[in-house]
Amino acid sequence: MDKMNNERDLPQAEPVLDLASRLTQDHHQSLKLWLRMLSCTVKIENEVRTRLRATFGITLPRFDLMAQLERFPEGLRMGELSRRMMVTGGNITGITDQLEQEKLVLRVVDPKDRRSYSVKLTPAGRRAFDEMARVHEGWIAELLHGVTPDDKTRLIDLLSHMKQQLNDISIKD
Amino acid sequence: MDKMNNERDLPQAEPVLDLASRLTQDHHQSLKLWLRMLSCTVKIENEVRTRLRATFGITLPRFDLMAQLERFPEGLRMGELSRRMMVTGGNITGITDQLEQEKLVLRVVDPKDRRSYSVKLTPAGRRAFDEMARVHEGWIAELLHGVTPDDKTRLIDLLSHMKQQLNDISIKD
DNA sequence: GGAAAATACTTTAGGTTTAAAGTATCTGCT
DNA sequence: AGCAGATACTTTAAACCTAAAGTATTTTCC
Repeated sequence: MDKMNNERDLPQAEPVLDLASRLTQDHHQSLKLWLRMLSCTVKIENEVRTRLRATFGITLPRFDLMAQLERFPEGLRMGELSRRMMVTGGNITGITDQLEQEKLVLRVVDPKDRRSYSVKLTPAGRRAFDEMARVHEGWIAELLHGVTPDDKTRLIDLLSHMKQQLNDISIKD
Repeated sequence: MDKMNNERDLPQAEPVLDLASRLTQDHHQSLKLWLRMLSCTVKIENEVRTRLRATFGITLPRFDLMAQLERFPEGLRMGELSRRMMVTGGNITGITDQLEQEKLVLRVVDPKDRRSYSVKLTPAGRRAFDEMARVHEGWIAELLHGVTPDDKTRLIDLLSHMKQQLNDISIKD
């Protein structure tokens, strides 16, 4: 009986240690992955920001807001822009103000809800964006030229899954 | 002869069209990858920023600067910090000012070069950072919990390669 | 040695960003 | 009807961030 207990207990000691070590190992792996991804993102973002300014005299956030509007000819509400761009509402107010002053977007009041309104691209805004988007897409392709199409496919799959998991977490809040 | 020419030319027409279509397809794929990665990065960054503020009353850039210093007990120069954090020098000046005021870092003059100096963590800064880093690593692991260890390994490999390729591009500037 | 160029950091102006508080409007409930 | 809470957006204060210009120091090159 004692012998049997010993034989049962000893193997159990291993998994306990192993679990703890696997845990810290996963922590380090996660951190490494995060820093790697952050580094790539910042690098591309900086390059795009610089080129947008140099080539079109526009800032990255303004370009991003216009990019959101481009897919919605009927316009988007401020809250929807805030959610999609993952920035605060106050921020959207500021960027929209700037773009409106440049006559690139328009605030359209909603007769149904006087608290709200839609933001739309003006014809000039749409023309300007189409040109910028074309060039922008070329830049991204250029910057990612060193990644093979197969690796791109793999990355898209893996990151889509990560994005889904991240969304699931925030629902729990 | 004419026949042979026809037979030679016709197959050539295909690759030309195919090349162009492969090109725009790669453009779209690159853009999709970029947007996917950006989305994941912003999501994690926002979560970490909020938690750092709520838990430790510190901003993300200050935490990031301290994280750079942690690995260099002898300190880092401003230019080195700027390069590592991929932000402008003026930005580093501001963040360092704030951290110095909070007595978390220290500017140490370099007798060899009076234009320059090193920034170091103070003992209090190191104590504060060690605690924060431990918790921070746990957050990252928590946020990436939905990604399997194997997928993490794959992502680290793919992103390391991407980072390398991005570095190669900027050398050409 | 000394001027010119390079380097290291700071300052400035303008724009972006957040968190928190504020304003106006709408919805649900009694 | 009318009040309480929710919703949609704006404002405010403080911090971050970039690009460009400025200051001080060092290096290079003659």
